[in-house]
Amino acid sequence: MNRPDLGAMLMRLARQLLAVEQPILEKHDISMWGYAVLTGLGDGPDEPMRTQAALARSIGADKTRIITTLDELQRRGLIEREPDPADRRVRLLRLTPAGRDLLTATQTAIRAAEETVLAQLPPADRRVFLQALQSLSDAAG
Amino acid sequence: MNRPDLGAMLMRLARQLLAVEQPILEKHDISMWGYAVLTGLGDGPDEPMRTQAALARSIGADKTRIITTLDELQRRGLIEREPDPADRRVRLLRLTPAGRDLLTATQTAIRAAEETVLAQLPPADRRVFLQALQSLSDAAG
DNA sequence: TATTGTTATACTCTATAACTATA
DNA sequence: TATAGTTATAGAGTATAACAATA
Repeated sequence: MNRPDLGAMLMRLARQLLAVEQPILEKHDISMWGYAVLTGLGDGPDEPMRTQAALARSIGADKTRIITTLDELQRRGLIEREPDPADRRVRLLRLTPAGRDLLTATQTAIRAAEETVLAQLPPADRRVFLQALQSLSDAAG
Repeated sequence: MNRPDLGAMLMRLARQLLAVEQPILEKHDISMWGYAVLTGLGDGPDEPMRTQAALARSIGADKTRIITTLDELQRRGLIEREPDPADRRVRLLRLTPAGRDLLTATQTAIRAAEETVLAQLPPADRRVFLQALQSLSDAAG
């Protein structure tokens, strides 16, 4: 079995994915971190996320790194962000309907672009690949 | 099929791999870019690589980004780097025996670390996963 | 004039630490 | 005193452009 290093192959493919997604994000007028935040807020149950630090951790970012992103998403009416009455240090975060709409539209376009990359795999291999990747990615969390 | 975005899963797994490999690289006293360069020079046929720009492209780097790396690898006697007599603008690049030894030792350790990550996959899935990843990664080149 | 390699510079991204407000 | 959020600053990493040498 002679193959490139696992890390090298992952980096290469991830880089291509980023390049493919970049124009889609621009077209939907959202940054990569902005999209990551919308995804992080949209994925879970319908309850608001309870702290910015938890959101940052869930998307693999530093808590200081997402603040300007949150500022802008809030300014554009895509998220709500209000102090928790029970502990006013905490900010409750949730998508607005507009934020949900933007997330859905963007994610649909991104999934379609992923299809063009995955299309070269035979359906059976593709199923195993995605399942294995998700399992490894979950374990990496 | 409800799963995270392909790009998000790849980034997450790649980040874990980098974290796992970092201590190994330090132990072998080589930087990530240094290791990438050694790998790029060691992979192909035995002939020297003909330009630094070609090497940079093959490992996904900018030609200006690898120069300090090449400087250090040469200073440490891990690579040879000499003007091509036929076109003195060009630098012929190749591993020295010491560079080959370091590459082999480091790669062996990195492969072993990858095993611990891949071990959670059933052997059949693992085989398909690696094959599919290599195919996608090659196509991304 | 075109190409390879190099250097310099500016820019972005990221990490760290200090600060505020609440508890 | 401890925690959530914010701001400021310094450092690393990266991209761009200008330059030197050779063709």
